[in-house]
Amino acid sequence: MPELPEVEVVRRGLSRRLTGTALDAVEVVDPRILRRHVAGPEDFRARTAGAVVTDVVRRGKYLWLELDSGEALLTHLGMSGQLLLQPPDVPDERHLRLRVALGGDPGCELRFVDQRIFGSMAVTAMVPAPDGRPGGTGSTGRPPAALLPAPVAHIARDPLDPHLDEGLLLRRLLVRRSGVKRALLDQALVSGIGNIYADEALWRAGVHYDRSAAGLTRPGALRLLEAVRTVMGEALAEGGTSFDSLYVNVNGESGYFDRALAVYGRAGLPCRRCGTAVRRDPFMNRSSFTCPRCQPRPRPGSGRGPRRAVRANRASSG
DNA sequence: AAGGCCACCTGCTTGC
DNA sequence: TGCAAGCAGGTGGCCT
Repeated sequence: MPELPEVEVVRRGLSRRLTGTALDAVEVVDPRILRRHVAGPEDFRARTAGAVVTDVVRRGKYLWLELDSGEALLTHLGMSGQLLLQPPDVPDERHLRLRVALGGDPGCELRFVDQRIFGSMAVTAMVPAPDGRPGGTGSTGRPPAALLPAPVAHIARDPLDPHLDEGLLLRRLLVRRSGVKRALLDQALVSGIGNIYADEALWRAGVHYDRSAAGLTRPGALRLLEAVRTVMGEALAEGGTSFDSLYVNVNGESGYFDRALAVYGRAGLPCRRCGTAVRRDPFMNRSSFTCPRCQPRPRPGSGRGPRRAVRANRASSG
């Protein structure tokens, strides 16, 4: 469910309250939420008990609490995960999976609520970031350590990360022969983009999802990356996208960006630019939404000519 | 390398 | 009214 803007809203909410706070008793309501903590719930409790949160950091859709033990409490929200800060006397949510009491504050606890349980929590070791730069987006004012939770080591930087190497990303994107949306969704190429913002950015850039990434021009790819940044920045300013109660911030409040969506979830409704009916296509076991006029489908075999020749020359000479 | 398909889960909506 | 199928913000594995 949540993509980068939604996770960043959650990160900011947690950071305000948790930085400098010790974690206290953990109640594992449903152990399936810890399936990625392979050592089991007892070990999870032991590693979190008494640990002080030194920063709350995000890369793409991954979020972690840096702990003074040197480990990280890593979270992914999956499709339906929520992290809530609640007074303990609020009744348990229907899909409450895990509860963490906070040291020195009987008035607030951290709850992980997740309907579908695609989300998870784990305590993990920190490893050096492959590029040696700060691992993600934090809040302390000083840069986060140049470290990453081990399971995040393969995740690329996201479009809002000041340490993103844009030249490198464009070079890698422009040699991909896969469809451009498939590339945008590849978290090892660029992270944080999911089905909503991929479709919205492609619409803004006037690019069909099935165009070959390698068929883009460099300025075209740059425009697409700028469209991703713009749509994510606007969504962040609106508190994220919620079209139902499954996405909320740490206080349980919805974001408003769904009102600004141009194509996502709008099959049959008029394109906000030209009025043509928005089209829904099956894509990777889910859906893609496009304006057929603003984002014409590529002709079969188009968009790979000159670059394919360049690649072939390179391949034959090295 | 790239793409197709599936699994992991629950719950809501749609169609017969 | 019931029941089945389809759909949902993600990730990752296995197979071609």
